[in-house]
Amino acid sequence: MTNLKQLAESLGLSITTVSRALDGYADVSAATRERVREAADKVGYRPNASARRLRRQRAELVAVTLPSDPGHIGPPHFLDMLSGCAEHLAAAGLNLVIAPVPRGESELDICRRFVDGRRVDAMLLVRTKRKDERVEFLQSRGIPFVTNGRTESLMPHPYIDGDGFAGFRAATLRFHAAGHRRIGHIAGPQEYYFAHDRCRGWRAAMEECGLATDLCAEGAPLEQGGYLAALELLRQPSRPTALVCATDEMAIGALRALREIDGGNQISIVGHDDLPMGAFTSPPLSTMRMTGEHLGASFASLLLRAIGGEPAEELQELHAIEFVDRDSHRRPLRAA
Amino acid sequence: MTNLKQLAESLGLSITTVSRALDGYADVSAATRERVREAADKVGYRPNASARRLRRQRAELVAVTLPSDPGHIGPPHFLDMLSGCAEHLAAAGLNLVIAPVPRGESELDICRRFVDGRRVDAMLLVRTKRKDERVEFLQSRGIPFVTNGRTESLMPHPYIDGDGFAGFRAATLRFHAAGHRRIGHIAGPQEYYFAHDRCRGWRAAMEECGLATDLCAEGAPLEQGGYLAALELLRQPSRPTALVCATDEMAIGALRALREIDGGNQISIVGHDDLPMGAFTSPPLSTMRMTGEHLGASFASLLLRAIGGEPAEELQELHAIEFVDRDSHRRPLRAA
DNA sequence: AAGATTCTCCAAAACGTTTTGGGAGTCAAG
DNA sequence: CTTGACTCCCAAAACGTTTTGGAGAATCTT
Repeated sequence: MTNLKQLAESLGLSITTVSRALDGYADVSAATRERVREAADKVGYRPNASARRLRRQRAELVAVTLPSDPGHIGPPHFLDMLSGCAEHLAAAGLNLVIAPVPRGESELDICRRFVDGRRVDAMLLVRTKRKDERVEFLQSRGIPFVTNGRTESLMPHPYIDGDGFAGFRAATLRFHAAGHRRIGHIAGPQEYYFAHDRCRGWRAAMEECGLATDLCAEGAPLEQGGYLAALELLRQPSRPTALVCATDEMAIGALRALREIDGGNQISIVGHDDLPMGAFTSPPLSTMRMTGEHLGASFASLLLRAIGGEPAEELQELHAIEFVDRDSHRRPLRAA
Repeated sequence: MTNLKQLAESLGLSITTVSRALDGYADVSAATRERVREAADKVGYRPNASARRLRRQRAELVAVTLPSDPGHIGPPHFLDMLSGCAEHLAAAGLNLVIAPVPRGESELDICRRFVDGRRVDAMLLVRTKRKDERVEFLQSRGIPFVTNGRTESLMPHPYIDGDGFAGFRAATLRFHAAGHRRIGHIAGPQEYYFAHDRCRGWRAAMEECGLATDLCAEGAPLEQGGYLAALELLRQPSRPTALVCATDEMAIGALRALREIDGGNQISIVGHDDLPMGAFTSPPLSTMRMTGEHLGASFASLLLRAIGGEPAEELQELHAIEFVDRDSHRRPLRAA
């Protein structure tokens, strides 16, 4: 509605003075500052965002790329995380835009469009792959970014991740300590770092215990993928007595397979993500979760610090995984 | 990196000509146009978004407000819808920003900030309330917007909604036809239009059948809310034999209550939303879903048409609800 | 009383684009 | 040779801010 020029004219002041009064500079008298602020409040003046962005050479925007592959975006509560992140970014004057990748375009095209069009000050990448072309591109452009999940990139970059290796190793050892010997793993797509990391954790534990690592099936990180992978493992000549699943959604799919095959109370199972839904499955799903509160806020904080120029090495958070004890991991163990 | 001025200088042309060549105007010769395009491609020129926005007086942005109340954002697949919407908006040069409402601020504050700062060309509102202050504000400002869900606003506004009334009425009548007489409703918070609409549908069917409408319990639109509401209904002297639940998440919570109370195979149940998860519950959850493919694309289309100035009356989509037949609605009916 | 310092304020430039309103040429018709 | 139409191009204005580099007046110092 009103712009700086109109506001200045109505006050009999220059544009400069009004602008500086509103920004709280000391070189405008307290009296004038107050007068300007009152007038601005009264007419509901808000600086034009585009003009400010142009002048300041900042986009005041952060983009998060979303894979279009259905179900590959992330767990259902992922939006809550984004929401938390956006909220904290907003407190610093930045808005979060979501940038889905249309079919036929690569994630790289999207990054390029946002970066080269100076549409964003930073980017947030989710569901990193082990070798992630987005990371390589952003590093080459020197634009700040934070990833949700590590990569195998040689150059360090800011990230937040859970220690899936340790978590899945510990869960597997827990099953071993409970007497299980045939412990299966339902794995996510191995090109994703998180899926590979969790698989490695399971495998490491199995090898430490001197057990074979052949009870492993891979599927899409969704209920259906877990269902199919579980059926595959249950068809083996010697069935697993326990299952470690890459995600809760896969575990919930596996639960259905167990119900169909053996009534559902024979095989122990554990997932990862701590979906609220897990407390309501039958049996209630034991799971794992990344420690740390307010993940979204942490992402926002890292993004702001990355924009502020802090080196990547100081912007890496690896969170421990904690076990969530419900019931599904405690099925009675039958003699083999 | 490079801007129009540098590109123009390197070509020995004016800024004007380069700009118009890239935009495909007819008043620059085909030869020059081609030469300019090649040069632009070569240096990877992209117009500065902020400058264009300032000049064009368009933000090239659409914001969607997200309630901060946890779990009140929407169903888990909500992000998929947003992603689809963002994808189609992007094809028209618009980006979608998510605007969560921080604790202590009202949804109105957020709308005001975006609208008055000219940060957006349009807004997308979700989880409408029956009387929605955001709608009233945006109508008074005359800024284009589309809501996910109707409101009781007197002035028509663009929306996409499912016909919850008809869907829940039909589901209730289906139970009645199957012989049920004590049909309960697990309702969402009645200030939300969708929750009220679905409740009305249930109530209308009950009254048509001459049945009492006292078997109704309200809860938060999440598993826990459904769980508590179901417990409440099951404590009644004469229990319901069937439950119509406002959302799948509530229904999944209710399933747990049923398991705890009576082993879980006595009472029929139906939800709404068709969560993928529903195919994997025990028993598999019968549910309802809004008809129509690519909801996100529909939202994008309505937003673009609203920005284009089409009147609100032509931008209202009420979708029929279809029944999804799994198993949970078909529990054997015991004599009362 | 002169010079130095401080306090307020402001004109103008800049950010990078799009758009307006022509200005040279060329060509065909009169 | 003039006129008008057409083709291709461009200088300059505008979008609304922020920031630079002072200017003038008042106050303090000596």
